[in-house]
Amino acid sequence: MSDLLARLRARSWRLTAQRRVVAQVLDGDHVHFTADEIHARAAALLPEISRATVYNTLGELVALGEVVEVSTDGRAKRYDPNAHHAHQHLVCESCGTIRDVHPLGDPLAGLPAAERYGFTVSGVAVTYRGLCPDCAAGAAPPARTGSTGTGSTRTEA
Amino acid sequence: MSDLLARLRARSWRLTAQRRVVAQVLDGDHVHFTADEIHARAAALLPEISRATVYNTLGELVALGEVVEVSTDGRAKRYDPNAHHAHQHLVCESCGTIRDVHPLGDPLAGLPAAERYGFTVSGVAVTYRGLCPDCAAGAAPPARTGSTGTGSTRTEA
DNA sequence: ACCCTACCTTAGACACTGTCTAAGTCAACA
DNA sequence: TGTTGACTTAGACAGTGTCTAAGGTAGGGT
Repeated sequence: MSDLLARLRARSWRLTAQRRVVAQVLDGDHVHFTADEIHARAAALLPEISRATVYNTLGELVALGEVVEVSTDGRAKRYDPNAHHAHQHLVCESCGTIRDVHPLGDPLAGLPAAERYGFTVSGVAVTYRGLCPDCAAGAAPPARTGSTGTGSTRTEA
Repeated sequence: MSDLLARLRARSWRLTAQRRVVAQVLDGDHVHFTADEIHARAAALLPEISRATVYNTLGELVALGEVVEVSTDGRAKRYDPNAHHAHQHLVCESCGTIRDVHPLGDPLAGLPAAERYGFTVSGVAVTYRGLCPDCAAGAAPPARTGSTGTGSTRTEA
C-alpha cells in the first residue's frame, strides 16, 4: 500500500485517514469490490467513514488513473486496483467473481476501418463470461443480496 | 414485426396488446433503447401501459433470446433487437449512441487456455469506445437527463 | 357464443446505486 | 500556533429496476 500512497502524495493529495483506509482496502488484494463492499471494509477500519467519502475517493482514484471502473452488468460498478497493466476481465455468471486475464494481441486491431462508421475509436473493453471452477463444480450460487454486494452478472452477448 | 410476433406466437406467448406494442417498438429500428425509452414509445401507442409490464416483457424477450441486453456503463441497460446475428458494440462516449459492428475473427480465440483459470468460458462481450462523427465534429453533447435516457458511457479500460 | 382459469397487467411501494448539499472539520503550510 | 481551503459527514434526493396484491383478459374448452 505504500506505493499507492506514495504516488498519491506525489500528486498533492491530502492524506486523510479516510483516504488511507480506502487505499488500503483497494491495495490489499487484486479483487474487484463494489463501492458498497469497499465502504463496508473501510468502515471496519474507520467506523465513521461515510458513503459519500468512499464514492468521492473512488472517483478521484479513477480520475487519477490509479483504479479502473468495471461495469460488467447493470448493477454496481466494481473497482479494479490493477490499473497499471493492460488487461481484460473474466466474469463468473453465477457468483460474479471477476478475474483479470491477458488475451493475445490487441483487441482494437479486430475492428477494420469499414466497421468504424466514422467513429474515433479510443478503447475497447473485452469481458469474457463463463463459470468459475467453484460454480462449475456444482456449488450453490452464493446469495446475491445488496449488502453483500456480489451483484448480478448478465452481460451483453 | 410480423416475424417477431410469429416466433413469439410459436412459443405460446399470450399476445396481449401490451406485448404487441413493445415488440413493435423494438422491431421498428436497429436502435438500442433503454427500458425507459421503450416505455415512452410504447405509451405513445398504448397510453395505459405500465412500467412493470415493459420490464417484464423485456425480461421475457431476453430470456427467449429475441433481444439482447447491453450494459455499456453503470447506467440504464439498453435492449438490442438484433439478437440473431453475432455482433459487438461501438459506443459513443459523448452521447451514448450504440452502433452494431462486426469485428474480424472470433473474439473468444484471443483467450488462451492458460488464461482461463479453470473457467468454463461461454461468451465474450466486446465494447469499442470512442466518439461518433457528430460528437467528434464538435456538436454539443445532448442533454443526458433520465427521461430522455441516453445514459452515460464510461466503461472499463 | 359463453365460461373458466391461468396468465397478464396495473399502480404504487420498495430497494439499490449513485449524486448532491450545507455545515462542520482538519491537513498542510506559513 | 493560526489560517485556510480542501475534505468529510449525514441525509435528502434521483435514476433504475423489482416486487406485490388486486383486478383484467386471452385463449382453450364446452
